[in-house]
Amino acid sequence: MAYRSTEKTAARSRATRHRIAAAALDQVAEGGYASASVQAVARRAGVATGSVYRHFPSKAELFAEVFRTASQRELDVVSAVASAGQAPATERMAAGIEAFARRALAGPVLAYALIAEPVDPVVEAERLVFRRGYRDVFAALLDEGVATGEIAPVDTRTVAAALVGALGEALVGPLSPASPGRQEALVATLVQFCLNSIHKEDVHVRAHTHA
Amino acid sequence: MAYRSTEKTAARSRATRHRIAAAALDQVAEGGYASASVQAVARRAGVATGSVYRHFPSKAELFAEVFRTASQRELDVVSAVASAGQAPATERMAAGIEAFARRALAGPVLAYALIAEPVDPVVEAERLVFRRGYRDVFAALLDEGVATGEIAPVDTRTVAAALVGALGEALVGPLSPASPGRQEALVATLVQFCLNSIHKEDVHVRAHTHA
DNA sequence: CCAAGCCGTGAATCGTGATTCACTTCTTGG
DNA sequence: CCAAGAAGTGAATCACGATTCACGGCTTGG
Repeated sequence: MAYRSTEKTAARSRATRHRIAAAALDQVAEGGYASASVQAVARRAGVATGSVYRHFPSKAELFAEVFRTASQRELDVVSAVASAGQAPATERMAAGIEAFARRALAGPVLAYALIAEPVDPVVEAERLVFRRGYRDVFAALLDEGVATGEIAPVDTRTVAAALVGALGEALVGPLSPASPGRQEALVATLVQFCLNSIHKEDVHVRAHTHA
Repeated sequence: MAYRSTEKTAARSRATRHRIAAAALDQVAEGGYASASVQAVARRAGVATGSVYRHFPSKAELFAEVFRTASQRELDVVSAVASAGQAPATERMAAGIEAFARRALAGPVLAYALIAEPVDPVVEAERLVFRRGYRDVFAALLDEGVATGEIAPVDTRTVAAALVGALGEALVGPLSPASPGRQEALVATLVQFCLNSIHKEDVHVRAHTHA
């Protein structure tokens, strides 16, 4: 025999793989998924297009992993903020929402890609997992708030989903790179919106029309 | 000379054009945009693929028109419901939201396509117009409510956008074909959620963390 | 230094679905 | 009925980007 993979080669291989993934993330953060062709990623990583396939079975798998990692990082932050301290659920909710909003505004192109940009179905599936993750974090807080009587009983799953949708739309929909001052106002508006929506006492309305 | 287009031929042409557009809408309503290849549309309309191009310059233009028409119909309904009667803005808001939700649940595949499915950029642009349309309808109601003191002053544009996002996510996100009974509950939850979010008195929270 | 065989390369290939176009069929006014 | 030309046809073409692969070049253990 002659060649056997050793720790050194494995490390090199891991490093290259990591470089490719990092390049893919950079590309998405800079120009969105639409700009992230395999060639563009390879160029950015300093390898040939074919080399991408030495480390990932397909473009879909590469980006599934990239999205998974990036989304996990975001979710971890929100999750950590939302479960830190002894404050009432409502307050931790506000903190989580604020963290979500600030991070989205800090990297709008990446946020758009992670939340709303059209992507390959395989990547979309990955995205869904994390969307559910956010929903579940919020739903857990809502359950807690309902249990302690902080907020009125509701279908927490649905409300949490609505909150995720509201944040996503308001943050990545306009895509307007609002000035820092405006961003503060936007964050404040959204936090207030979300808190209102889970108010303790339900708002009453006299009648519903049926369409 | 010999041939001159006449009223009869023009009518026939218009009819075919309409048939193609209708087939395209049917296809989207049945299998989503992803299923709507030009060939599939042509087959459904009973014409050859090439004929589609006699009536529309491109697939993108065809679907831009289809989306425009379908979205306008939806927007008109919500808009009409929201501006009918003398009820306070809040109540008309509830009625509009309810109409939106019911219609989305009645045609989930079409709703998904109109709201969230990945589509061609040209079609996406059309979709954005109507998304703004919904936002503006809600924003106008909010402005009215703020003016009459029904609700607390807010950035109505942003709040309206958040409402649109919340409804979209909660209605087309799960895609779960909830049983009719569940649908009623879902509609009720969403209406309540939206009304809460625009409550007259803001909910207070003691502190914000800064991420 | 050598043979074995992994690693990297990037031009060629492939798959998919929109778009074209040479041809046929239909309408029209004379 | 005829010539002019519009409308309809659908197989062939094209565009585009992912994926492959035959070819060096490098590493490794002996």
